[in-house]
Amino acid sequence: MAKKARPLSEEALVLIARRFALLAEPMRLRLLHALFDGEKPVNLLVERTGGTQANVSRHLQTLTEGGLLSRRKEGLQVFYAIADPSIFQLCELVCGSLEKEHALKAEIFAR
Amino acid sequence: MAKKARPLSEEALVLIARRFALLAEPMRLRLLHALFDGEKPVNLLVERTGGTQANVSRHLQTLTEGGLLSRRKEGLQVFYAIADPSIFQLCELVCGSLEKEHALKAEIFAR
DNA sequence: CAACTATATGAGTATATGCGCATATAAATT
DNA sequence: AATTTATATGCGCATATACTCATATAGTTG
Repeated sequence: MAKKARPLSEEALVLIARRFALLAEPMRLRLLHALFDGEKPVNLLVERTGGTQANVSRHLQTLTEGGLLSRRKEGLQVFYAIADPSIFQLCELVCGSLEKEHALKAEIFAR
Repeated sequence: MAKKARPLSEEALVLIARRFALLAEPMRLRLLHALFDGEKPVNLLVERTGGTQANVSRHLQTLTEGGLLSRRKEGLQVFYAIADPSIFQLCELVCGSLEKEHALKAEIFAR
């Protein structure tokens, strides 16, 4: 179980923290989730997530600057898509871990 | 590449966001990193991370309440250890993704 | 019990950030 | 050029949280 901890510079830690911070907002997770099956324009994302246009736009910008999304302009619309496929595995890992944790708690209460 | 997006409840999203938020602080990442090779007492973690005792204690509490660490008391000392092994894979994924991204940027500037 | 050590916590402050409102910008259509 | 549509952004407010300092708590040792 024990791993060799490769040394991590302070800058690397900050970058890693930033990446995690991107994923630490429910609205951004909703947006990523909505993009799981392919690129979509902003107006559709607004509709799907139920957020305001301004807020959705801001979060999309945040995710794009953070390297998680790509941006493609086509006429009046802007299409966003997931640029970093590691997101899929990341979310699966966390979901799996939380499910296990939750199942464990449920079991405790069940007896 | 496209995945079926299983529906995610609002509560699940909040839980996932909370989990990511735990990892969104450099000091907490430093603590987790210091615990990669096994459990350690608080005083050692204070020394290793260079943080104040109060701050380290607070972050350890946060990580423990979030289900990432376990706590064991032995005399005056309290030993913390990583309770959720998915952390290892999580960090590897993010590090790998960031390395790729960084390498790509470096390449662009290199030509 | 008193003194000491390791850890936790209450209070206060500073900073970051998410949100809404209004407005700006950009591109298409007439 | 004027209007309309889609998206982005400046600004202000409210809230969350990381940090420090001081102190409390728990356990050990004399």
